[in-house]
Amino acid sequence: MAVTLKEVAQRAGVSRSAVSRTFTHGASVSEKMRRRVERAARELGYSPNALASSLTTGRTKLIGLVSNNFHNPIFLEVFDLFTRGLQDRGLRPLLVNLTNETAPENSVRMLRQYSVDGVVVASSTLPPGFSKAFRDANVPVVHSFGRYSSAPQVHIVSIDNVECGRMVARTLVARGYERVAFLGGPESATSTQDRFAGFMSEMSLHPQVKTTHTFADAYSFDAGRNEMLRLLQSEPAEAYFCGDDVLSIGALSAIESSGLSVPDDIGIIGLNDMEMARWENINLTTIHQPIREIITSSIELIVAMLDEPDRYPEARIFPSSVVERGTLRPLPDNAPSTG
Amino acid sequence: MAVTLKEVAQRAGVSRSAVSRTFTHGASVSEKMRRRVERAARELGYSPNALASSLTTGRTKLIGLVSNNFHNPIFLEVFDLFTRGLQDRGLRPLLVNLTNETAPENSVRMLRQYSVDGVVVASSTLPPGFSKAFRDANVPVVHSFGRYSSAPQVHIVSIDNVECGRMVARTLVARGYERVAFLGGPESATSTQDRFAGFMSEMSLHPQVKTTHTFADAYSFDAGRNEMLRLLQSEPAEAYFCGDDVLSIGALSAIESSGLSVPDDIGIIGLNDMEMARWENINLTTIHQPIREIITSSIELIVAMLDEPDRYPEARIFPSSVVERGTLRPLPDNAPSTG
DNA sequence: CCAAAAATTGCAACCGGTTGCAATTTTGAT
DNA sequence: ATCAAAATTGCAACCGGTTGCAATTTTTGG
Repeated sequence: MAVTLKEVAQRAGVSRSAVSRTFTHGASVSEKMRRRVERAARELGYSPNALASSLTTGRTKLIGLVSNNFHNPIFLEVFDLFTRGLQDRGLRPLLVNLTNETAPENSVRMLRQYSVDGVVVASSTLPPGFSKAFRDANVPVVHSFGRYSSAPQVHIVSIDNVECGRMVARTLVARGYERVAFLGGPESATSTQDRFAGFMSEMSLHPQVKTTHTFADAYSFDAGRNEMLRLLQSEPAEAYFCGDDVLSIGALSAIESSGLSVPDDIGIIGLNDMEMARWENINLTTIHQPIREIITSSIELIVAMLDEPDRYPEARIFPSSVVERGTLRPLPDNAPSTG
Repeated sequence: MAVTLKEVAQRAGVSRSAVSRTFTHGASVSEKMRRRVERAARELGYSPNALASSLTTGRTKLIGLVSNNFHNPIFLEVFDLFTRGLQDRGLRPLLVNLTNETAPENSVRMLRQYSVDGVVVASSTLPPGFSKAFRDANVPVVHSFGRYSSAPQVHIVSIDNVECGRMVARTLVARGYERVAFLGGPESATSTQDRFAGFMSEMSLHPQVKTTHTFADAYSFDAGRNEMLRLLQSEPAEAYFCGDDVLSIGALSAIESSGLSVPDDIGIIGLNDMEMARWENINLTTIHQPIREIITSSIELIVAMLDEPDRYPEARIFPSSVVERGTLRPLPDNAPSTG
């Protein structure tokens, strides 16, 4: 169906190698030959078959983009940035949706069958073993938004979720809250575990502040709303650290429909700083996660691994910061406001 | 690096064809041979190279998933459904982000180089010529969420945006609004054009109702909010048909921060019925677009085209319907409520 | 038990490219 | 003009599979 190299060679009256070489960067071809071949190619509408060439070169320029997070709006931005970043470098994202998938082997096998040059795992709700499965299969892998580890087995590009938890704790304490709570995402997510651990460890330095915790089923609006509705039935805390912005928005909705007001009755702080957090009618105080930087760095890393597959695994951790908006009470007068 | 068919053949002491056949569905192999080969394959950890086989079979099972819509949260759901639907049928989505891309040829060339079996174009903001470029290049294409046409040049799976516009017009008239307006998305989007045309044509049957219109820069929260803020400075209409839910939410935010209330002072109706529209603190009256059905049908269609590439182009149009929530005044007493 | 039909297997060519090597041509310095 | 070095080109083998065909083996039916 499609025009092949052979036909171009015939038309131009040259060998197949000559045609191949004009389309291979850095190969030895004279100007005259190049023009001749290019003309024939143009006339025939030829463009080389990337898959056939991958057979000998061993490079497909295919990158597996693996995620199980197709419900948190922040991941639309993640996919946007990843796909554009990869495309800009001539790489092609093969998207793998891991939702409901428990066996990493299947995805690993599939991606190997397609000879992907590398894999980016973008999710915080997958166990670290998942990305390791790719490494074990000897395919270069970067785990973006994964769990920080001081002895990483695969490349990690992420934030320090433990530190985020601490940061929130300090923020709430500084504002004088005396009963605070953690409203986390699914307890199985490493991000939830780490944020929780950091939060609790910092709060333990302030024993006068009563600290409680609870977990929602998912990082979703409904989960946040339902959990908060439940909490409002007994004695709620003064401020909640929600494990994620979507959870926060669900919680806000529950509070408002109970006739209470934010931040006067209850304070909320989220995590992610998704686009929506800026929206006037949400205006969520939250922790900014530097998505753009994480993704840029992840792409640089996977590109580097193409040339150096056995590169020693590293963890790249980007700093997060509090974004003051309207869902926490302001700092008391004796402290300088950061808003 | 990876184990090849040849090595398996050697280990099993059989011909390469025998190995190939045990991994090819429907090929002729005896039970004995199969077991022998499978054992060797297992011991070596072999799995066939999908790209190499595509060379002879002419099938890659790769499907280009092309979109330029990476900012509207509804598209996260679209990607989720598409990727899972394709995976379930053994197809692999090669994601192409067309944001800022004006020349279709580039994407067409790229996807042909990777020998995709078909292409799904998922967007309402691309000109019809874009999907036609794939057809012209002889690659099976389905345009999901594209413009309805009675003489389609490519397969379309979509809603009837003109009819949606009419439906909204009837809805607003039935509720007794006397000054209504269309607050559209980008004027260049065919979906905007069609919704606008339908809305205006139906409104022209009710000359006593004052009808105006305006367009936002994008299908985004900020665009909707800014446009509505501008509108509020002169005399606003009683009800707005926003071209999309995200625009609606932006408009809602503008109205609320101006101290006006919805639906008492101003009514809003959106289009899409995205997940967020259901959220308690948004509770948007909107037109439901049957995304799930559109995607299922698109996948069925592209699968059918794999066997029948020259299938005659058809348009599959799914019905939309009004979802009553809280942003329009109720129907007057003399009409039955649908809410 | 035998012949004919059906099933199985291997050979070798092919899919659409790439690349090492040797032959040929061009270049450049004398 | 001469010759060595450098650049260009084609041949042929190869990448990892598939498949038509013919040879061989097994099955079936009488």
